[in-house]
Amino acid sequence: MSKLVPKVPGVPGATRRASYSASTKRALIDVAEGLFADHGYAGTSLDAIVSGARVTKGALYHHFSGKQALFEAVFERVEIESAKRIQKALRSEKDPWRKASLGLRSFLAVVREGTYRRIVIQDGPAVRGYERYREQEERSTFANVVEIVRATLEAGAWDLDEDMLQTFARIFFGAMSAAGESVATAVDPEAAAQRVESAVGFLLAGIQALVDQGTDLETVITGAAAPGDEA
Amino acid sequence: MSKLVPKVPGVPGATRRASYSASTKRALIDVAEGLFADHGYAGTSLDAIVSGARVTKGALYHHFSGKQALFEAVFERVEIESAKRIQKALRSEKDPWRKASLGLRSFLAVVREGTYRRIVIQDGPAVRGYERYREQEERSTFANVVEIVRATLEAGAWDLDEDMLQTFARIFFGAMSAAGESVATAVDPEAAAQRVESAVGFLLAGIQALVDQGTDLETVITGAAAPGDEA
DNA sequence: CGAAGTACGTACCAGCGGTATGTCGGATAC
DNA sequence: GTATCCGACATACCGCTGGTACGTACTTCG
Repeated sequence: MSKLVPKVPGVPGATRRASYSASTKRALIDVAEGLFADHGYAGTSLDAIVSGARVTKGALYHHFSGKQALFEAVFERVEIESAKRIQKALRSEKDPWRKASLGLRSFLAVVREGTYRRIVIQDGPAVRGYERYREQEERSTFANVVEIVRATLEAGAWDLDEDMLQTFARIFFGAMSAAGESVATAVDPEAAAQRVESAVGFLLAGIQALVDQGTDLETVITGAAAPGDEA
Repeated sequence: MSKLVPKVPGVPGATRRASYSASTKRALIDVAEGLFADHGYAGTSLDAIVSGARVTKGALYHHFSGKQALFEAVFERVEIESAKRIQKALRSEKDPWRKASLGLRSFLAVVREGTYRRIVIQDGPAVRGYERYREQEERSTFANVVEIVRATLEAGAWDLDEDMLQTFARIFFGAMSAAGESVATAVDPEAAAQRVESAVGFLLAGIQALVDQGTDLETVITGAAAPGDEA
């Protein structure tokens, strides 16, 4: 692959066709992301997408196997992009507890923008199955949470098994998602975000308190989990 | 059955027509609930519903304004029914901490049955808006969580404002929903449920520890929420 | 230059949610 | 009893949507 015309200036190693192809594919994803974010999956027609991208359904079905496949491409990109943003913010902190707090704040910022909320949190589980939804989350945003939880809990010199760590991460992730939606739809998002940070911070402080006083997991694993235990 | 009078035996004050009407309406909701739970909202056609209920679309559109309205009726019933079950289980306990644990267990039991999971958690937010979703949750399942959180935190002799309490409840509710889904789809649901109970129990124990040592909210509301605070 | 294949455009279809209209039987007034 | 009315459906139909089959022009390669 070389010579004469096929090369494109900016993109080495790519032919014109490949470049054009990539361009239209990207245009489709771009337009779809906007429409999905604004009107939801069901509220967005393929006609609207292809018209927005100034192509036809033939082009769409050449690049994607269908509407759902296009949504998955959009979903994946939004997910990865958001995870990157959060991860980037996390690098500035080293202390695990502060890192957790910072991660929460970054997440709330991402969620408040709407695209992630609508595409990933709201439509994601319904359009894909929960399994596929989870599968993707597992290696992006959720992975960040796992990392933070691991660092935080290991700071307490604990060694809990992987399943338990995943459970903690799931719980925190769910809490953050729900909190994110409530923050985004609150009348005063700033104040709501502040409250969420306080509440989560309080939970973390509680864990830290247990760590400090040397309580370990087995103590509360009785099942009843009643700290004021009588019997 | 009996006479040629309009009255129906079991239902005093109701005419035959009203009785028949209520019956078909209920049949529609029943069938729709099953199909929505099995194949999701988008995967269920009105033809399948009316065929299952042995009526026609005319009947459906006589009772409901459309597919979404029918879904909302199903959603509401599932929601209320589930909330009732949980609330019933809660009556047996008085101690707020044990009540919290018991509530969690009941919730996990409900979620594992699938109908609530699919209709309320998965399709609910996508089909209705988040606003409408929240609106309904606000006065059923979520209300239970609020009540428990209130009782639990008040047991610590705190007086946190209503907004903060709602925030805590949101966080716990989100955590429970996510945990519920992960439990339901786990390879070993029993073990997964156990882990969730342990993890949540641990968080509760953390709160209790803070309460015991007299820490109040303001102490951690600094924003950083870093218990090992240095600066 | 010609063969081949990619990257689309065009035309079309089945199924879906939704609507307009017809119809029949129970309820009601006399 | 019977005339009338109206609620509770059934039937037929429509526009739109996702999806498919097929045609075609432009590139790329030999």
